[in-house]
Amino acid sequence: MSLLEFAGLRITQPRLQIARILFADGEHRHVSAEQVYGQLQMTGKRIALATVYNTLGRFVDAGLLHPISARGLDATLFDTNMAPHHHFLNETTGELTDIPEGEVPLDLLPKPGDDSEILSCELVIRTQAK
Amino acid sequence: MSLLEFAGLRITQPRLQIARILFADGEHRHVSAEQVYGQLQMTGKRIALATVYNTLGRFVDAGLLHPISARGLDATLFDTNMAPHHHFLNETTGELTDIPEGEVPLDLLPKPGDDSEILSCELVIRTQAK
DNA sequence: GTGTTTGCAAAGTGTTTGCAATTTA
DNA sequence: TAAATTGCAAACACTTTGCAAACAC
Repeated sequence: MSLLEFAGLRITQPRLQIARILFADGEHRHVSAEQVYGQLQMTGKRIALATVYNTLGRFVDAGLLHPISARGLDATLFDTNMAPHHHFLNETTGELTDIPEGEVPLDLLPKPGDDSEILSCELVIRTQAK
Repeated sequence: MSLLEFAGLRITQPRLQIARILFADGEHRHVSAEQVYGQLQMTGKRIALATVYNTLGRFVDAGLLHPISARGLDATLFDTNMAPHHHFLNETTGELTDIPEGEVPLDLLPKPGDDSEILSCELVIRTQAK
């Protein structure tokens, strides 16, 4: 069963091509829509940028990707690492790096009001070149 | 000595009006450029939206405001609370709430690579209505 | 066959910029 | 008066949308 089927997504060429770029080797990536689009073009795949955006959005809905946007990032990055984890954002280079789970001692989160519940928590540590 | 002088900013009408909206009562706020613009208009002050953006940007440079942008926020919010603190972001309402300093047990941050140093760290806890 | 997805271009949104006119110090 | 700031409109960059054609199942 393919990843796409598993995620409940119909198998189409654009989705296959994009999934191949994202999940080919099991490595975790942070990619923007533009980057994916660029890689598709380099390999001769003609897929509209709008389709890349839409496809990535559907991958997010389907739980295959995690969107990250933060001040200092020009565009939304899509993270293939779905495990809860946090990020370093290097302000000098714009580079986003995973912080392995467990390295952030965040075991006791404050409680929101009684009428709401915690969905997720995201820590971004901004760094700069020394 | 006025806040603007203190921040090393030349005193101009637009800056005074905007500072008045932001810092009038010493309360902390999260405001967007549009909101400030709206308040200016309500009180008959004719200041261009672009000027509001530019002015808020200069307030940030001068250390009077802290910009916050996160997925789920349509626009950048400017926080008058310059003390290190974190936020709840209610995904249902879009509302951003301060988490008082000390309520997040974040005393041991992971270290970035040797060639970079930590500038700041920002935690956003996403919540939703129960 | 039928409902979904794509491609494309166009619209949308938040934000920045260029430059002449104005204001500040 | 010299330098900084404003206003305005136009430019910008990222992202979404509308709709007809193509495709998956």
